[in-house]
Amino acid sequence: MGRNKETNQKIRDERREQILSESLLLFSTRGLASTKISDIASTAGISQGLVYHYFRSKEDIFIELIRGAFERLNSSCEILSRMPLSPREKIDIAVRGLLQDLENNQENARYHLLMAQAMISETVPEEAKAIIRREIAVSQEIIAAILRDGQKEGSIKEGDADEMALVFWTSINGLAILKVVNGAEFKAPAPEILLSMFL
Amino acid sequence: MGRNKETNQKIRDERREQILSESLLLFSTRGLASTKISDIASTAGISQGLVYHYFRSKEDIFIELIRGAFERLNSSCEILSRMPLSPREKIDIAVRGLLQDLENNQENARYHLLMAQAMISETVPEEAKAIIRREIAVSQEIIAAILRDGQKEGSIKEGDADEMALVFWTSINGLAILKVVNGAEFKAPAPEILLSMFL
DNA sequence: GTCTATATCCAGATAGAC
DNA sequence: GTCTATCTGGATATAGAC
Repeated sequence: MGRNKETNQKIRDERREQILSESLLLFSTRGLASTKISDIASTAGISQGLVYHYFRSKEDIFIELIRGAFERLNSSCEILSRMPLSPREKIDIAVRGLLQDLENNQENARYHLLMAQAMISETVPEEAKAIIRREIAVSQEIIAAILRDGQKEGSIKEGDADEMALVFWTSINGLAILKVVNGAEFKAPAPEILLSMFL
Repeated sequence: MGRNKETNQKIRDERREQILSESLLLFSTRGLASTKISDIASTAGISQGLVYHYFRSKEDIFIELIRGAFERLNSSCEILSRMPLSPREKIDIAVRGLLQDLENNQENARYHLLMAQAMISETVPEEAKAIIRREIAVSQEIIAAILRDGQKEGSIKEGDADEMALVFWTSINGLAILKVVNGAEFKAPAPEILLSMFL
C-alpha cells in the first residue's frame, strides 16, 4: 500500500520534532517536574501512549532538548567570536542580542529558560546535569577569550576575564528567570547597564 | 505529671524550627519538587507522620520559608537604606556583602537560593508565587531609591534606576543559581565587576 | 503508527495506637 | 508528642487492540 519507508520515516521525524517543540515550550515555562507527559501529548494533539513510541521517557525528551540548547548556544558563540568585528563590538552585539531575544520571547530565549530550569531543578536527570556542567564552560570560555582580546588592545575594562564572563552569563540567566516569573510583563533592561561592566 | 504547658510549647517551637531549618537546607539545594517529606523527616531525625503534626503540607513549609526569606531580605534592605552612609557606600556594602554571603554559604545565601528556586520552580504553590511577586518589588524599590539618591548627587552612574535595581537583583540571583550547580567549587566574582554597573 | 486501557509505582497525607 | 501502618491519588510507563 501507499506507505513506503521514506514516508514512514518522514512521519517519524515530524512527530519527533513536534513533540520536542511542544516540550520545549512547556518545560521552559513550567519546568520538568510539573510538566506531565499528558500535557505534552495533549498540546501536541496526540495520545499519551504515542509519546512513548518516540521517547523512552520524559527525561529523555528533556536531555535531548538540553543537548540541542547548548549546541545552538555554543555554535552562536563560535560564530560571534569569528565575526570580523572588534572585541568591543562583539560584546556589544552579544548583550543586545540576548536581551532582545529575551524580550521578544524568541526560541533562543526559551532555550535560555530551559537551561536556567535545568540548572536549578533537581528532578533533572544526572545526564543533563553533566551536559550542563561541561557545556556551560564552553560558551563562558568563548566570551572570556573575547574579553581578553579587548583588554589587550585596551577597549575592554580590566579585570579577571573569566570572572567577567561568568557574570556575563549569570546576569543573562538571572534575567531569563525573571522573565519566567513576570511573563509577558517582562521588560528587558537597557543593554547599557550590563555593558558598563565590560566597556 | 512533669510536663506543663510551657514545656510542651517549648518542644513545639523547637521542633517547628528544626523542621524549618532542615527544610531550608533541602529545598535550597534540591528544590521543592524533589524534596520528599520523608527526606525532611529523616534529616530532622523524626518520623514522617510527625512532620504533619506541625505543618499541614509540604507546601506550607515552603511558604513559611519564603515568607521568612523576604522578611529577612526586606528588613536588611531597610536597615541598609537607613544607615548613615552615602548612596555609593550603601551599594558598595550591599554588593560585597551579598557576594560574600554566597561564597561563605551563609544562611542568608540559602535564602537566596530558596528564592531563586521559588521563582523558577513551577510546583511552587500559587500563594508562594504571589508573595514573591509582591515582595520582590520591595527590595528592588529600596535599591532603586538608593541609586536615585546617588544619581542626584552625581556619585552613581546615570540610567533608569528601576532597571538598574532590577539588574542588581537578577545578577545576584543568577550567581546564587550557579552556586547551586557548582556547590563548594563556586567562587564568587570580584565585587568590582558588578559595582562597575553602578559606580 | 496510533489509540485505549491498565499496571505499577511512589510520595503525600491520614488514622490510630502508644 | 511521637510513632507505625495505611490509604489514596496521580503520574509514568506498558500491553495489546486496531
